[in-house]
Amino acid sequence: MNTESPAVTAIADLQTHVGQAVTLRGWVYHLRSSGKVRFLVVRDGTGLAQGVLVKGNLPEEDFQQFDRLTLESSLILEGKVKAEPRAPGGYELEVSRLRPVNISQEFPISPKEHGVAFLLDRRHLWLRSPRQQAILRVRDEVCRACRDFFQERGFVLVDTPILTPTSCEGTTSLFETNYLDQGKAYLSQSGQLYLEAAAMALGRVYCFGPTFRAEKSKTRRHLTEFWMVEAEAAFFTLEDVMALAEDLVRHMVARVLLHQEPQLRLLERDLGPLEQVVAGPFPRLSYGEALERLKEQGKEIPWGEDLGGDEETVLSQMFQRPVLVHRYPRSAKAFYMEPDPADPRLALCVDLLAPEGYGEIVGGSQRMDDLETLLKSLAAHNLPREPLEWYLDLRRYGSVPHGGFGLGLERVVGWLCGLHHVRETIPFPRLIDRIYP
RNA sequence: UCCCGGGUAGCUCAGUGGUAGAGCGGGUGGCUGUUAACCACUUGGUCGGGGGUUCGAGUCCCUCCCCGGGAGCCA
Repeated sequence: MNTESPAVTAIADLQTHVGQAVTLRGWVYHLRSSGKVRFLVVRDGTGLAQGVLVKGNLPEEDFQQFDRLTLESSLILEGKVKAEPRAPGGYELEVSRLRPVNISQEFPISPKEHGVAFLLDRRHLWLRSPRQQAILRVRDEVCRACRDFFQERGFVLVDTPILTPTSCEGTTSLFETNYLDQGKAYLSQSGQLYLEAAAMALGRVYCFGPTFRAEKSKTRRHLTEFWMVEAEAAFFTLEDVMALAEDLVRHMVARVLLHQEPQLRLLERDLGPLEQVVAGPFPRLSYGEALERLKEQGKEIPWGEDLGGDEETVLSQMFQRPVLVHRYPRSAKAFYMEPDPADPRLALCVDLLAPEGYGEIVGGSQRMDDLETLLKSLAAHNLPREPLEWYLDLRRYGSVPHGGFGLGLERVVGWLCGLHHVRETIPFPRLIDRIYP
């Protein structure tokens, strides 16, 4: 009785099966009925395709199954592929069999407008929408571009711990947990210190993993759990750090433009600014020069103060490409940064600001390599020395100049996709007041 | 933590102290090429919770809760 089904095909591959019978498996994206001709748009994760049901072209029983279908019902379709400019996706299936797998209950998310809170409460369902799929594909591309980039340059992936005994930066932003009989442990807010140890072993290393910050930051650029790529290399100067960060960012943008242009178009991303990023070198400004530029724009910042989001936005909008701002005052930066020999008030550090108002996506520096200088810095920052003895060891046993940077994955993806908020760039965002679903 | 703006049907929202509304969605019927289809009918309510003012409160006042936007801090 059973006739054999044609080969299962992904919607993205339909173009190579025109004129052939195929089987599609997916979910109902849209339904329309016009009497004896019925249309359904199916999605399968690779794209959208339209199915056409004409009474008489398929078993009456299958034709009637159409009336049971609801949005997001899962189903298996068989039919002949036809190129059809009128159809969403450009290809159409003349349906010869229709078998529902599961009739969906009323799906809460429609193609109409929804509020942010409503969608975030249903993030597990929201992921099915074309925009969210496009963003996740861009994220995937950025991750792969990053791994390829470091591998090609001889960097070794070193996974740093997520449970840590101490903090790297302020203790106010730490997630705390109990660690068996050992007392408190904290979720990692940076792999940097461990990466420095690994750089003394392997020369060039990087890590890529989740990072946790319990900051009560409620902005479009903050998550409490985000992914960070960190690189560290022995014998690297600030110049080397800046060049590497610039190359990485350019490489990521180029890869996304090369492989994910359809996603960017779906997201209605203006490609012009991204093409600019790939086209040439990034401008560089010292902190002092940045203050002058800001003053010209009517934003006067007292020397010594860090640049806020507003200032970053103004600066980044002055250039068509990402801008590297280097040599901030040490007072505004972390304890481990090497002082500038030309002006010891300054740190050999750099922030990379994305254009179009997206702000900081990379922060890096040359690290202190001298034991005495580092000890003085710890004292100046009121940091306890004992839990960092292992870190100080790196300065006791063959210390060398070294440096590195961290790049925030979600901020990069948000920028590349042209999004207003990073919460859409990670599958299940963790925000200050939200840990569901 | 602070400063703004919100909370009314499943969703997005309107609602001037005096009968609780629209569009979309859902349901029923119609339509042989639809494109967020269309047409007709229909179904939807603890107006965030509590208290107060008033003849009368979705509307005014107090309070609590929740959500959004921004600031500080950071990737």
